[in-house]
Amino acid sequence: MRAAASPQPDITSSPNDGLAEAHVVEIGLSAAIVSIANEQPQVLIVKRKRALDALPFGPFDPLHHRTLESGLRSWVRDQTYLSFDYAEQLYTFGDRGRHMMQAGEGPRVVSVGYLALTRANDALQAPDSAWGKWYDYFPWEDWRGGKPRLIEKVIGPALKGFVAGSAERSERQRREARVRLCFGLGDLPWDEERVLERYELLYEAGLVDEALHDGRVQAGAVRLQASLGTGMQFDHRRILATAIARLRGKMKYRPLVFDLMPPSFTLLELQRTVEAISGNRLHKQNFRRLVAEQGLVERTGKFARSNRGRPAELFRFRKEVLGERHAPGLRLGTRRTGI
Amino acid sequence: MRAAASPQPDITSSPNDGLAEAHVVEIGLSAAIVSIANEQPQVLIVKRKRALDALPFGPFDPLHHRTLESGLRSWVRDQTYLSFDYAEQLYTFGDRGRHMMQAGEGPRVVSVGYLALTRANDALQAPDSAWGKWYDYFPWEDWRGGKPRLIEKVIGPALKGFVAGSAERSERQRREARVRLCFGLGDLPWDEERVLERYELLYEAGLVDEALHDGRVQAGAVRLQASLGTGMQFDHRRILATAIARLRGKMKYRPLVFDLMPPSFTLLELQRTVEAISGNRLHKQNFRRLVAEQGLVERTGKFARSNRGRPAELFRFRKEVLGERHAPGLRLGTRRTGI
DNA sequence: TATATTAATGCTCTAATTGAGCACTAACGG
DNA sequence: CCGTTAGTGCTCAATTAGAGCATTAATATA
Repeated sequence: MRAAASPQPDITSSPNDGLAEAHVVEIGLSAAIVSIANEQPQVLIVKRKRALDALPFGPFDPLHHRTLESGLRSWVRDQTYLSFDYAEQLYTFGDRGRHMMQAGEGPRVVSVGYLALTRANDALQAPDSAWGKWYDYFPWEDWRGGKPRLIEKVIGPALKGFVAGSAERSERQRREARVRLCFGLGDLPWDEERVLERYELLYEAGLVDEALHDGRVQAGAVRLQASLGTGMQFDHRRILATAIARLRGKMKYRPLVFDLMPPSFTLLELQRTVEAISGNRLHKQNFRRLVAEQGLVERTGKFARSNRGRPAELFRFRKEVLGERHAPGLRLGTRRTGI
Repeated sequence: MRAAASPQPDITSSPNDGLAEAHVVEIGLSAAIVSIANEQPQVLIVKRKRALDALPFGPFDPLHHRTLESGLRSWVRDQTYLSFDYAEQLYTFGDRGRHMMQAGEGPRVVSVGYLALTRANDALQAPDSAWGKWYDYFPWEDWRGGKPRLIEKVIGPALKGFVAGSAERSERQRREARVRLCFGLGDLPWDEERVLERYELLYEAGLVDEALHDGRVQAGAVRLQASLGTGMQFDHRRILATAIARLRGKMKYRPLVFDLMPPSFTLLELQRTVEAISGNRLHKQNFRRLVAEQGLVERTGKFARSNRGRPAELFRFRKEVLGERHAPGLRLGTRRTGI
């Protein structure tokens, strides 16, 4: 009986026949493939008739692929005719009951989420796929036009109900603090990076579609006329939330944005892209001061053609910074207040 | 042939018999369980006779566990008699050829790495397990006594060889930049968070044991008398590097350290713990100013017993901060220079 | 009672960074 | 020359970060 108590059981050979069988799972790879068009961040969506929006996903084939990422790249290329320079693993979700994809039988599926960036904004080749706007799925995350009405009008009251919905006093306090922190309802500021926490809170409060599908709508939950944002299949909206959060955070200390930009771009376009991702407006002069100081870009000498108004100068990313600075990101500050 | 080109293949039902079989893998959960003793960060190690050090790991059992983390907690409890408050997923490694654990046959194993924190520094109950010091595995990461000699004496020259070992000029330049950035060899500062990048660089340069085991020692690699740091089994040192990097980074904006501290502690103990993790010394006055300003701790009114010298006051973590501030970490600055 | 020892404070000073604002120049189409 | 859009220059206050010097506090023990 030593094996059972041993801290290092051999998990490859099967000591008891049939035991290893029980541990077998499949790995699903899901990708949030992001690009920008018309100052809107968008994500590649798979639409099939009569089904909810889904992220592209496919199985990991251990026989043919050396790494998870190469597996991902391979089937994304095959299926969407899209390629991407940048890919990053987000998280591995293994929750049962979180509406994963088991169709009742077959092995359990564990899903590994990825974030990928591309600048291929042109017409999509693959059938059934389309670009979906981020903020259709997360309307409360776009503050570029000021604080979304939705928050005070719908989310606030509904979450008040969620807080009150608990019988225990201590649990109510915990929920209260969580709501304040997530949505900055009190004196607390809005933290653009808490995308996932906010989504999870709304999920637990039963305010997003997925919660209903998973049968997780509690007694205390307030029913809305319409649920919040467009729902997605499985746990794909959770993966997208993770992707947005990661991109918003990492952009500040790594030059990821440039994987979303065309080879040359104006500084204003760059600023608009950053704003689109972070979901808020920035102070123009300060933004340019920053970009200049950090030496992230260099002039091309060319100019954008303009219908009217002064043509803007075109810049390109200085790839050399990768070997120069330590955290070559666009460390942006808080939201812009005035002009 | 629509199914083959479809962006959303059904990965649960098996369209062609035997195909789903091919996708089957096992999931191994590995944990870097960290604690502090005598100002040394340490990690739980499984030692079996005639085998390399390993992190505790076990299989994920999809039939009995709802989430990956609950699976992890369950077998860690069973096997090591240890529990932990904090656990966080690090990364999912699926590389073939990276000395994973396939014993030649059986399904491929994909390993999910976790970071867990505990304050159980007392004698370990479980057989075969022991605390291993971080910096035995990563001697170049501990700068508390100044820049480790090892870097100039051994690593620098060896990496110079690695850079020169490439035939292509552009590749040499890329390696050069990478070495400078990782080890701060030029004017660049040492970035304590790049633990994983540094390990990966040494791995590619063939300077750590694991590279030999994986048969990855290239032509250009310089052979050392002794390889760098204590080796570990499988890819466990890579997981530990990821854990250290994550802890060093996250500590700055989340109050993780307190999961390593006893219920009450002196401010100096807290500082020493932070220093132990980040691997460098801090300016005492500034550290206390920071902790005070942030309201992370509160006095208990009690004092530590001292053999000689003034007894230090004992503090405890203020749990309330979790609901108050947005990033309640110990945002520390750079390395201390003077006293 | 003095002294070594260890812990904790008080205070200063500079340099850099941030957030915001006002006002102005530049280049183009018509 | 006017509207329009893009880009500059400069200021200003508030805050933070990094470092250092000097001093007080509380204990054990010689």
